[in-house]
Amino acid sequence: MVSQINGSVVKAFQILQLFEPGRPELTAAIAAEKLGMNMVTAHRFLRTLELTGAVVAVSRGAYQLGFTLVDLGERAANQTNLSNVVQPVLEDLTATVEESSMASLFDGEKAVCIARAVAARPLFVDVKKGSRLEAYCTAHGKLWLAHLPEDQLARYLDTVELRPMNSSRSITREELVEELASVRAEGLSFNRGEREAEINAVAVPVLSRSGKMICGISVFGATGRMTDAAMQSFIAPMRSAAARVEALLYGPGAAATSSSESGIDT
Amino acid sequence: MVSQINGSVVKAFQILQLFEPGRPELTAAIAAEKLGMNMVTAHRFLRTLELTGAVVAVSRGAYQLGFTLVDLGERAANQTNLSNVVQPVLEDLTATVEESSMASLFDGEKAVCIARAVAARPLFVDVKKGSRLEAYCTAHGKLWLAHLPEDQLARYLDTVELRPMNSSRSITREELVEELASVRAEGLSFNRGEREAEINAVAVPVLSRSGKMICGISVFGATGRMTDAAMQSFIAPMRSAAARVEALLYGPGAAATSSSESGIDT
DNA sequence: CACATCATTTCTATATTAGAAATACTAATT
DNA sequence: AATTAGTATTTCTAATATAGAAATGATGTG
Repeated sequence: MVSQINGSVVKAFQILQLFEPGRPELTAAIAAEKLGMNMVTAHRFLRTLELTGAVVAVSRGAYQLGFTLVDLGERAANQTNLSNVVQPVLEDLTATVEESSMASLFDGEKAVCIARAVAARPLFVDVKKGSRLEAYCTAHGKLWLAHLPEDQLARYLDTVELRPMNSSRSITREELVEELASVRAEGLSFNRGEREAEINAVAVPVLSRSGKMICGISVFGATGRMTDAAMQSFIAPMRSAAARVEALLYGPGAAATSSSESGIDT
Repeated sequence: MVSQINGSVVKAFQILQLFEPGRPELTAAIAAEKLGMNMVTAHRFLRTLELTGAVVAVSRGAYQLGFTLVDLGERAANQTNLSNVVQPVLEDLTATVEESSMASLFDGEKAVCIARAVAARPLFVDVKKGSRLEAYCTAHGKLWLAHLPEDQLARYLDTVELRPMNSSRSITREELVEELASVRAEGLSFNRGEREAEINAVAVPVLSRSGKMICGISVFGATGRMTDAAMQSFIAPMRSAAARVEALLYGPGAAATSSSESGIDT
């Protein structure tokens, strides 16, 4: 045995994971059924979780996720230095594809660079940690826009001015919306000289277990080398880089929330 | 005994609570010392929490909060219908002070009304659920601005135009900043006819365990009745309303994160 | 290089938990 | 309004899972 695992704690988290979108409330009966445990046991777990503040009773026997988890989640988000997590992954990625790479967050308007790895080949791009990239004309930006809730996207489109960043022709709102649909569908976005004439880029998202976009990862370089074929060939290593970041954030044992029967027994 | 409490789960959450601001990483030794448990036990809890994804190992024996908690926190935040939680509290508050009350969130620019209770006395204010109130000239807005991180406040002040909403004279940026400092210090803000000439308001924040502002609660009414003395007398019931909301969000047992020795020792 | 510190494993006694059965609520149906 | 059905909740007890002592392994320091 590697290390004695505390079954109660595991079960407690299994119960918390039952609060999926679409099931805001949980009762002992449902938890017991879903996890194959006795209802008495499920009830006791819910009571214990209530004591810790992880769930809150909303009516007799019905529980909701509690704000203690919101607090913990925020602490986790703040303490996780995403830059540091992503940095080594970017370096490996750049070593593999032999082009520069970077990672981004979104500030509501632009994509913000949080880490980057420069390829051996010199490149004249001024992007560094903290740089804010126009959203509508960058691979990162389009990825973020594609993952935005409808209303927020509409608000963005209402306020942004889609002017061409270089000599290339400007994009219309309709064209952008259409492109974002396919970006969302494929989980992949491109930038073909839209921000800087001589720079192409591909970007993929790092996703949370629930499908929310955590950060973007891109590979970019001179248009001469970053042909469509080259970019296509980068996709696989980029996806695995994204998967590595996800693993670093969530830990090893945390398999996807498959729910249904159970998973761990004894 | 009310209900058998699962000690392991309680301990697991005690460990998670040890990740306070300033302590991003935790080791078995520290957890054991802080909670008065055996190091072996602490180690096993950390391993179990790692399995659930609640913490992630960053180096031998050192753990950080994991992204599973970020996900859970988001679910908790989304599933908690703050409006419904606050509504009954507002109604009680309004019944007590005999003036209208409302609760707000902040969308980055304005205070958004999420619930309200109208007093028996008729009032000609057009605020309803969803209404967005200018921040710099309302009690709610100023409360939110006062709780904003410095950089975000600076950005707000750079973009907003501080024009008077009615015949009253306009406020300067300096005056506003000064007022916000005292709002923050007192956890209390006023609006004396700044948005609508004949309406005064007082607002207090609902805070998270870690001090983050969750929502604002205000009482407002015609200037004739809402004298300074009256508003002062409303503060106590407003504070207790805020405390009630906090209790509803966090549950009963979740005492403030006092840390130090322990708390539960069966 | 040896020591000290801390992480990790092994082993076992015992405290804790899981479940059966009984009891208390609550709500739906007639 | 009364009966019933379906859950929630409590009580009690056996057996399991956990806590801790001691041993071992890793890591970094004087």
